[in-house]
Amino acid sequence: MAETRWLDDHEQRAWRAYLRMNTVLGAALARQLQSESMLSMPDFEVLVHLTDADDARIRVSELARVMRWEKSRLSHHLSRMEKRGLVGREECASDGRGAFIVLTDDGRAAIDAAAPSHVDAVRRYFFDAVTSDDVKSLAAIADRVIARVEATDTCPSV
Amino acid sequence: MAETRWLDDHEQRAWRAYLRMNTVLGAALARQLQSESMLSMPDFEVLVHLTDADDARIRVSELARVMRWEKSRLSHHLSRMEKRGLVGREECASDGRGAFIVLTDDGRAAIDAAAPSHVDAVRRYFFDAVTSDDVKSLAAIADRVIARVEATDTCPSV
DNA sequence: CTAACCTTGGTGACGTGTCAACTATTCCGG
DNA sequence: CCGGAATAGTTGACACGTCACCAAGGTTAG
Repeated sequence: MAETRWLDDHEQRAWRAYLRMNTVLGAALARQLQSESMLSMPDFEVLVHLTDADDARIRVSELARVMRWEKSRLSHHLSRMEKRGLVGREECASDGRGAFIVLTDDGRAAIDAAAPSHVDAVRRYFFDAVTSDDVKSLAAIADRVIARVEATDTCPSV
Repeated sequence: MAETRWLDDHEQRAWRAYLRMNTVLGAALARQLQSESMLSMPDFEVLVHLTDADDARIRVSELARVMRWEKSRLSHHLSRMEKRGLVGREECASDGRGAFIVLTDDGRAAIDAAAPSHVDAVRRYFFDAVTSDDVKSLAAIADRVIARVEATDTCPSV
């Protein structure tokens, strides 16, 4: 690794601002969701994907695939959500190894109650603070960075 | 909460891209740091701030303040780092409650070894993927979002 | 001086995330 | 049909973060 190219002042400042935005924005959204709906952000994501599924039921592996979560992480998280009554597990008739995750009535109620105020918070904290050109820029930046990371990093197919 | 203003397609796409960039970029940088230096990102942050401090020693509360970490989080993390020999704890003569955190030789060696390749990874994964205008845009976006969140959210002084 | 209060820092419990190892089932070549 | 490989999903150990609480030392009003 010859001659590290350190970050210049502009880069340093941008990088720190980006990291800090992640921190404070994530924390603010998590707090809002938690306090109004008793859901964490991961809970919310799982419920969203479950709502999207036909008949509000989905195989664990399929859920892991669309969420891009490790199966282990998903399994742990589903266990916790099941304990709280947000989702249920059902056996799969056609594959003895498989399991379906189903949205319970409580889970449905939770996501219905949480979604509007969560979107509102995203708008208040993020979209209301930036211009529509900013939104375009950010999408472009994110797309390029994602492509770069996924091209360079291992596991290109996940 | 009257009439939720849902995200339109552009916003939806930008928001998802932003979230995904956070995920993959954070994961890639964490993996790189871990595999080359046996340090986590939080480890790295702590060591950076410790290196910045006069005499590589700093009071716990001061460290928490500059890092904007909860004292509890910092205390837990320092315990783990101390167990690995990266930092040490010393009593404070002038305040019986206080404690100094000191950078050990191992800690110094770890950060010295980690920093160049970490910066390199930030460059490869992020700065090489975007233009210098993008960097300006992102800094501006982040500054505005941070200001917005901190103005709206509780705990303005943290 | 001393009682109320504040500050410093740590602890335990619990939710979350990753890794490696495991069980049970299905698939597939012979 | 059988035995090994692949797949589905779970589990346990451990790192990380937050919350609520606590212990011990300082600070200050009376």
